[in-house]
Amino acid sequence: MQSRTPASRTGRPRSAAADTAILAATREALVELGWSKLTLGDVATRAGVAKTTLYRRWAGKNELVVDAVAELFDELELPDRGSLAADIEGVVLQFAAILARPEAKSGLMAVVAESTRDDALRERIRDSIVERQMCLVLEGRARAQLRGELPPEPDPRESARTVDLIFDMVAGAVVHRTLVSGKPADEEWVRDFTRVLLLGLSGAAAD
Amino acid sequence: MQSRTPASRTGRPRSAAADTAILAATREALVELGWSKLTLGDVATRAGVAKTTLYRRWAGKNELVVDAVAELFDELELPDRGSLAADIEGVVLQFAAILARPEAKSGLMAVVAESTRDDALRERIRDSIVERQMCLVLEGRARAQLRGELPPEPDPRESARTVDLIFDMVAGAVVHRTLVSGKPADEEWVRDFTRVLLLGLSGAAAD
DNA sequence: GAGCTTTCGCTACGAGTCGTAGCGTAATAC
DNA sequence: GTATTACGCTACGACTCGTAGCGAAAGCTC
Repeated sequence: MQSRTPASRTGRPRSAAADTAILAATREALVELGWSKLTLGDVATRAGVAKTTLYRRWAGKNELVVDAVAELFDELELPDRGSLAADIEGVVLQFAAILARPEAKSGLMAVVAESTRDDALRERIRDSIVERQMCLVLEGRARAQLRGELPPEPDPRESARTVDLIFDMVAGAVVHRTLVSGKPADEEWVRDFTRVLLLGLSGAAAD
Repeated sequence: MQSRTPASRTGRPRSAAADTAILAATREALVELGWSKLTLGDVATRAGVAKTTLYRRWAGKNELVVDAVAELFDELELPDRGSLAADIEGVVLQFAAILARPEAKSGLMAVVAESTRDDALRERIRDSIVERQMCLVLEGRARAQLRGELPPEPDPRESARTVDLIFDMVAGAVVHRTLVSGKPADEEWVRDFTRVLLLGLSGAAAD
């Protein structure tokens, strides 16, 4: 997860329990202290490991928090709810529930801010968080096309553009609602949002 | 701006030049160092003022960066471009141009992350940044209703809900596109986005 | 078991930043 | 002139950082 295993077959293996303890301690510290006041020494104490162990596994605070927050998004799923509208509403509510947690709020935005000046960090975020969400968009779209709710797009370039647009609109709206506006993305809001988005998409696909 | 002037009529007044120098130095440091490596001592040196002067005016790094970033959004305007679509495209492009600057990217997201654990900071961000953008949404909507492009909404509660939704969709999509996806919100993207949004809004208002 | 390899916990360290206090000086209002 | 406030400067203890070195522990191979 955090560092490549360079084919080290011999020697004492790294404690997997330490990994989970460290990541859980990181989330706990994020809740209590927030990003700026979180220190690696404190995380090590909470996890019951030595500070040096942390530095042996992660390059720094950024990488550690990315991994700790990424685990929160593992629970994202997209079960078939029968219609595109229901699928969107379901996954948006899941996404909103994750973002409602304090460790996600402060942690996620902070690492995104740092990633604007660190290409490696940006790539790490993309691989462990963004990519997974993008797959959900692709899955939901393919499902809707099978149902006939969305027309098939033959041009791969335009298709990619549409997927990117949908992704930014969905994830961006939920994030902005939760973090900037500071209001809950509850069922009422999600219903309104899904309605506008679907009408826009079907209308744009009409011509 | 940063601290209330408690009716202090006598004594040496605060240097206004120092204010602008400090805020400019803060943005410069944001570009070169990013949020996490930015130190108040460094900003003071760049601005040519003593470190103590900084602490006399701002409570800390968060408040300073909010003020420094807020000035970037002063240039947001909403000239009448003749149609709702043109108005939206214009202001979104302006917004995207601001967010493309490195000082806005790293600074804005960082203070938003911090604001999740600091109510006073959240209020400060709302007053100096978010509120101004919200006014643009209201202005554009009123103009579109005069043109007949959007129906008037009599119910004030539902009207407020719609405005909030539009605001989160517009600002959220641009921010997510620029900062998370890491792709430019160029004219092509803005055109696609505006099309979907407008179709969704007019469709949602139809019934 | 013996021996090798890697990880772990612990301690200590210099370097850097924080936010504040104290002082003398500069600039304005009355 | 005098009062009042802001300013620049220095110094300070407290804290965090990231690293180095050490002995002990845990696993693999033979």
